[in-house]
Amino acid sequence: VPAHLRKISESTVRRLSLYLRALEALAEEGERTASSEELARRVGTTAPQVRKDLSTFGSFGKRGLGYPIPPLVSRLRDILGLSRPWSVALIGAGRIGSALHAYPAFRERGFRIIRIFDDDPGKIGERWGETVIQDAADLEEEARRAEIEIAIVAVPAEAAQAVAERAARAGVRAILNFAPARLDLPAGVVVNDVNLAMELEALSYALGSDDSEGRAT
Amino acid sequence: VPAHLRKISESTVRRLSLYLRALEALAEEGERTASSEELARRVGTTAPQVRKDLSTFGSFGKRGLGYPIPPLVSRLRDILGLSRPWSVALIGAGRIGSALHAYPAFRERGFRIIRIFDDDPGKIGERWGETVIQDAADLEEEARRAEIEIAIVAVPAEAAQAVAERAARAGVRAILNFAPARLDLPAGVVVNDVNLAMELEALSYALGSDDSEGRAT
DNA sequence: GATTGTGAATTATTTCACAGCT
DNA sequence: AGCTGTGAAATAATTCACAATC
Repeated sequence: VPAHLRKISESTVRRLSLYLRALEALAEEGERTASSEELARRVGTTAPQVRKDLSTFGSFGKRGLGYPIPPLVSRLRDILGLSRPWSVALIGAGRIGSALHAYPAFRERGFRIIRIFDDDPGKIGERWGETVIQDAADLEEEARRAEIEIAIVAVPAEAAQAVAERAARAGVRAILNFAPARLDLPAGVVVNDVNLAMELEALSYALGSDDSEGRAT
Repeated sequence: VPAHLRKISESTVRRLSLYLRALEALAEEGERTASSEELARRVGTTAPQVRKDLSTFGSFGKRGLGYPIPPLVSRLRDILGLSRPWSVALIGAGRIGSALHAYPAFRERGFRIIRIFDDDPGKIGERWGETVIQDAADLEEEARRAEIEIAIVAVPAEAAQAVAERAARAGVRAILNFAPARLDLPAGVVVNDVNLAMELEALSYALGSDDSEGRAT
């Protein structure tokens, strides 16, 4: 098996995303090269971890010098699927939807929110930037027509399964789910859950149990 | 070492949070008891995983019957530190801040956002629910006075490190960080990063590399 | 008969250590 | 001299299998 075709684990992929951000920042600062040590520091991991991660898809570094930033950035973009834009629909035009729609990092990375759906008659027809909020009843037809590839689900938990199913029927192949609900979808549809309450609970757990010892993280 | 005092891993804690949500839903549906099988199905894991997780802090199930919901719910709340309210400050009153402030699951779980800070003079003084937005310049003093325990950082990346440091100096012991920046803080301050761009990139990675094979997740 | 609790086996991930380039 | 690439070792997480219990 050629080294650069080995399976990349979930956690490695997440770190690649962090490396990419760090490398872009370094490039901005005028650096041409970055060591695994420097990357590790910026991303909060260890140097061997960085080298292992980067070596899973080929050898890019120059020994004695470090990693040349521009080619590594473009390789990471390729691997992460960022070398072409994605057509994204936002389902749910509430507060979370609004925050996501305005989130600069999305468009910078090529995630183009070209459709917005909601079922609130008071919101349908409203314009957000370039996009007009459409009736969620038309989701399936409209998402198919617009060739939406990724849907962001930002609706209440009760509505999430239904809208996700309709997105899937419209050909959507990946869903970023902010609803605190498990989505049950046909194989082939990738789901990534973001559970904000869980993130806070991880903190209250850490605070609650640190009476005994002084460790962080 | 007594079984219920073993270290609980990061990923187990995150699953506990999911079990809790699932159990609350089951209780709502009138169930008194839940099997590891049922919990696994609702949370998207396996039955042995559920049993392993739940057994790390004592034996709660009844063999042949499953887990009695009410005591398990209250035990999970205890472990996750949800049996008492937490004083939370929101730093950054932009769109993400606004979404988080209105997020029902936070208050339901006892995370009380009792201070809001921003540095935009146009926003300072504005009232959000019970809370008035305060000048971020007063963060340190005000957070200390209000005995804030957890801070939610929802400011641009450039400002994140500075506000986090001030929060830490004010006695804040945990930070939920939405800024795409690494926070470097004194040991003892727990940081949990939520990186929304990374979550989308995990999806574009999955879509990009699935040409070859039909696996999901 | 159903379902938990858990040691043992397996699999995955991280860390180490050092040979090999530049 | 400095820093990568990577097998090997160590650690962690998950899955299995089945005795124990209700």
